[in-house]
Amino acid sequence: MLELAILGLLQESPMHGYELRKELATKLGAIRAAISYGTLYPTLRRLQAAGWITEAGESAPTAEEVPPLTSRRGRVVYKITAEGKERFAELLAQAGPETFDDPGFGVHFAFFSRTDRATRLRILEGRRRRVEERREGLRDVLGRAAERLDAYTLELQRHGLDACEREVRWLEELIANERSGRSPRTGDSATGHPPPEESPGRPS
Amino acid sequence: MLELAILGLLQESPMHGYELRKELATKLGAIRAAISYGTLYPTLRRLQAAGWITEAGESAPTAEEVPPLTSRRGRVVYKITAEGKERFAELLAQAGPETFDDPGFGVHFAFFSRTDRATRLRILEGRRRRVEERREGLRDVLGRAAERLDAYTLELQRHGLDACEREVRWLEELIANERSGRSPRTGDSATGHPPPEESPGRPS
DNA sequence: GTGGCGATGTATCGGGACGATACATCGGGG
DNA sequence: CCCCGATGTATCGTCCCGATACATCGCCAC
Repeated sequence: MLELAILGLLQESPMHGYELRKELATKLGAIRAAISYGTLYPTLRRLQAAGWITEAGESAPTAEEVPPLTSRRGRVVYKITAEGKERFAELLAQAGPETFDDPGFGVHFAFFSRTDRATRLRILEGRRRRVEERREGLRDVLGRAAERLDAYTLELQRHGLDACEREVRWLEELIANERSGRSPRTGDSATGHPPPEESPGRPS
Repeated sequence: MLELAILGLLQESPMHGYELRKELATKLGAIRAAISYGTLYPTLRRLQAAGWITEAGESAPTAEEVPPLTSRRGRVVYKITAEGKERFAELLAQAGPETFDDPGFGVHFAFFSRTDRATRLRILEGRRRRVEERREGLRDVLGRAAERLDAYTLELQRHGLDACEREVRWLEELIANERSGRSPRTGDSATGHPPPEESPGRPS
């Protein structure tokens, strides 16, 4: 999940842990608050062990000149490897998880500018299916088990149902935009665009 | 987190694991999909070890008549203990977690009919504060770092921001209702209610 | 000038929750 | 008669989290 995110960010430029966490927070701010160090550092080690990333000694190029008494622990800069790029592409291509709550969809979406249109559509439709399923489940409960539940629980279900309906509409709009070859966020604030651009900006 | 949920459900009536999972799914359907058995059974054992719940042998009252060759493993019914009820009240009273993503708020909210008004207000306002913080963070990113991000990432942030604004409004409404002593979900769909009822239904 | 303090930076630990998997019973339909 | 889906309990490896510890650096107040 954040294996994908780390690989994606390191694809743009080499970084050290602290920096990575900050970039992660702005890139995925809509998905999760901020990645914990208790997650980040073990994951970095795991990725390094798998060969997807390597340490790129940046500061202090002459290692011996550092006074050994203080056991100076400088920043560790990581960069992605060729195998890491392959792995990233592989993770990008495969569909998100089957569960609703999993933030995997959001991470995938955040890297959509690096994904081909067919995969984008597949992932968007998969997400829509899962949200629709949850929506139906909530409607069932509100319809059939309403009298067994108290006012607060019902209110919670209504709010959840509302969020589901809203997300489905959002996804519908995105899917429609994909199908007609537009970038996201075209078609509301201005309704008479000529075909604006092909596939949103490729950075790096 | 689901320690609270399990205690709350067993407070209503004794249940076995499978049943508990189903009830959990309808009660918390708006929060999380369905609790995993890999979570449920260890948690039940943990609660039992702590003394909050006990096994209540329900079916097969004469244990010896069961053929021992098949090592019959019947359903295990759990019931809450007196200490468990105390623990439940303690968990109910303390505010939810400080992080935004944590589903703890939803679980608390689902048991609001067992919480006094002061605690309800405290928890609702705490949640509002955290959602507002996240909202501000997203606004900052959309304002300051917009040009560094691609179209899809920006769209994700906008959707997240929208969800935050919507939840804040929802919370405002709930808080206003609490302050004026109404149940939730009064004040839209019908605007001329006489003071309907005091504190929503106490089940069980 | 020095002393604290917040930002930067790396790291570990225990625990909670997950999906996958295994296995057993039971009722009903092909 | 047999298989299949619902019911039911349970474990395992893995991911991710919050709390915590510790070290360095620049800056501002006293």
